[in-house]
Amino acid sequence: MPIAEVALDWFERNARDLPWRVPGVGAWPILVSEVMLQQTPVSRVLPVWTDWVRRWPTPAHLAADTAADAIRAWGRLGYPRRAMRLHACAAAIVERHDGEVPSRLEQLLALPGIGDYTARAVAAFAYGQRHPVVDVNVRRLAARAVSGAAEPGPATTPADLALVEGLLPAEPAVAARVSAAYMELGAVICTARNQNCADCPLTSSCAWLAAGRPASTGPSRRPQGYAGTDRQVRGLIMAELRGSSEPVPGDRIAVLWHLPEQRDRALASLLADGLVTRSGRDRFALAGETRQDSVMNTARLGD
DNA sequence: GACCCGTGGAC
DNA sequence: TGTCCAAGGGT
Repeated sequence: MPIAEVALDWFERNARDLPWRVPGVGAWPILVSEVMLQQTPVSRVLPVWTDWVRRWPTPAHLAADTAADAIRAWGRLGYPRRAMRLHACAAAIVERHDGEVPSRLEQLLALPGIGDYTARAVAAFAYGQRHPVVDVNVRRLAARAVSGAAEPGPATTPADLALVEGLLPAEPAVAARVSAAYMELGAVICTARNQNCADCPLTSSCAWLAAGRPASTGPSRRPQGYAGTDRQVRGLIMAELRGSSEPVPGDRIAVLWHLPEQRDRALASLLADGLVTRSGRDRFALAGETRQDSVMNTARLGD
């Protein structure tokens, strides 16, 4: 039996009950879920996604509010640039596509914050198109079940896309469902830490299992690190600004970190990223918070 | 391709 | 406790 059929059968009986998978959910809520799920676990996305789609049920609703609203509602999901880009994405959809999430891959790819994975995911899951949807879960599953390697390569390659494309059935809507099944298997069964082969439906054909579950051969990727990095300092500053409805004076930011040079560098990078704006001489706020920002944004969008 | 970008939970 | 990891994207 083809791997697609086995995975789909397993998925129909074991899929997690996730709200963005409910039939009839629109392309916009699906797009929002995909962006939130970039590098962020499902359990943390669930409550934020629910708030977002209730508050901003369409791109036009989000575009009508400020980037600061989006960043604040993002809460502690992490990588707040995603919130800023999602806000810009909504504005771009309103401008370029009359408020409707586009369905073509190239149109999706041209939107802020939408890369190769997310474009394919939206085209497949929201519009039922036949595209290989290749995230790290799918690459890991393919590496093991098909290639017999313990771990996937460090980045998605054209070869990965071609390999997964060959694992999809012909019918587009079914192919999309199969992609969801592959992702689910990688997320729940064939994970990075564990290989729950006892619960895996693919054991009879798994190349890695057949080879005796050989250890990883490639170089181990270097650890991320966080404590003491600029990212931590940026996070502290963003948390302070999220928690304040008024612009925050510089001295309140100064006390957040003990190394002035690093603190200034973090603040400067937030300003450069457009996440933070300076208001007055020495006060700071989330970008889009102040009237001036709104005027600037309007001007920028208009040109 | 290398590097940067948050946050919290599991082990 | 520290390490690893989580549906990537942009530069």
